[in-house]
Amino acid sequence: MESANPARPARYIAHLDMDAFYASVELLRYPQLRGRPVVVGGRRRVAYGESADDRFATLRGYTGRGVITTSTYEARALGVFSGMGLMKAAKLAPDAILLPADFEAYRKYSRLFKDAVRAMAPEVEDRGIDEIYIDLGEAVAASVADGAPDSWARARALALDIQRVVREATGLSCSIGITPNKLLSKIASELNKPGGVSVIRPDDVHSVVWPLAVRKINGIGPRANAKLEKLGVRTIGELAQKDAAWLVEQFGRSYGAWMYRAARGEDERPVVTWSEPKSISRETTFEDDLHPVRDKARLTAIFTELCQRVAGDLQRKGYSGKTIGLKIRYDNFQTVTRDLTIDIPTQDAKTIRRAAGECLKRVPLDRRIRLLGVRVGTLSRPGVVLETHDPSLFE
DNA sequence: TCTGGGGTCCTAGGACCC
DNA sequence: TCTGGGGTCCTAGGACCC
Repeated sequence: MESANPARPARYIAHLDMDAFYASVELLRYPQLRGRPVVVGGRRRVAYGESADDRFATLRGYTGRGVITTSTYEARALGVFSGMGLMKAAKLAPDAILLPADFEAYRKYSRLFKDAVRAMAPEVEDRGIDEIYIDLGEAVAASVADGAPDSWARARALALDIQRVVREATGLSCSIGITPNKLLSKIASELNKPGGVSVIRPDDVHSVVWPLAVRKINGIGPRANAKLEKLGVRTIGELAQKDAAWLVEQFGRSYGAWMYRAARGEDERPVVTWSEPKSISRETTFEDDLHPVRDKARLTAIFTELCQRVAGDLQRKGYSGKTIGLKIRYDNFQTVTRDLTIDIPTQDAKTIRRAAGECLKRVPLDRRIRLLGVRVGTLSRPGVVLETHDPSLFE
């Protein structure tokens, strides 16, 4: 499968995924837990079962809300994965060690591994705390002098170098996929976890990618997967057999057309090294559902605190926003949102609180509430004069 | 055994303006 | 009094991702 446009140079895009990131950071701190099933999740220390060695809590007898954010490979072998409720996980793996999340530590190691990679290859796109894309085009071109016969072999050698510098900087392992684009690299990095490097050359798409489940495509989630399954489409290869018009009929103009291209491994998105944030939010799920009338005082206090925390985030990061949003999840998990656009962008807690309070008046309060959230969008940087395109100003 | 918290992007309808 | 089409903003919800 050669590039459709011969004028476009070949691309070498890497996707780097840290292995069981949060859990691996915890194992640096508690090396005695290596080899044992460990999960990270839940909230601040609450009373649950102590382990036999009396040092670490186990999942046994865990009650309360919360999900697993990361599990070690030993825990995954017991059927315990990220996103799973902790109470369910406790049934499957009662003796697994449960550690509370320490985001400050994870952010620190995130910075360490990203800085180490950037020192080698500066074209890095952030995809969250434990993932990046890297455009290796320059680095591959620069190593031509090495005299390596095949550019993909050079790319693979670069991936091994990146794994080494990440390990030296953090003590952690990662998996890397290298292909001509982000879509395929994201798939590739998962093929040899943990600690692997996988290369998919353009000609390998049929043999390597098509046998995989459609769910492996980043962008096909649980809903689209279920619908595809009902339509008799299980693998990416089967998806590639469907014609574009049919997919558009089933999934809409934009999504259907995207699926058609994704199944063929086509993706021209560039590696984007920086982008402005679109919104900043804070939300919290209560330990027990709160009643809008009986628990009004507590709800009000939490509501105000969320506004203060969002305002603090805005101020720290240097943004103001003019769309103030409220999010409520009821005890039946139904979620509603309301928002209100104000005239002047703000980063002030009281202003946010007032606007969010207006939003609150527009939501039904006839059920218990499970989650409350506050969001500020349509961000700008205060003090930065925005360019105007109003032609009347120049006539 | 119900499902965290922080995000992005897309769709769709209505208001409003030209 | 009625009828257009296009563009942009606002709002609500939902899919998806890490």
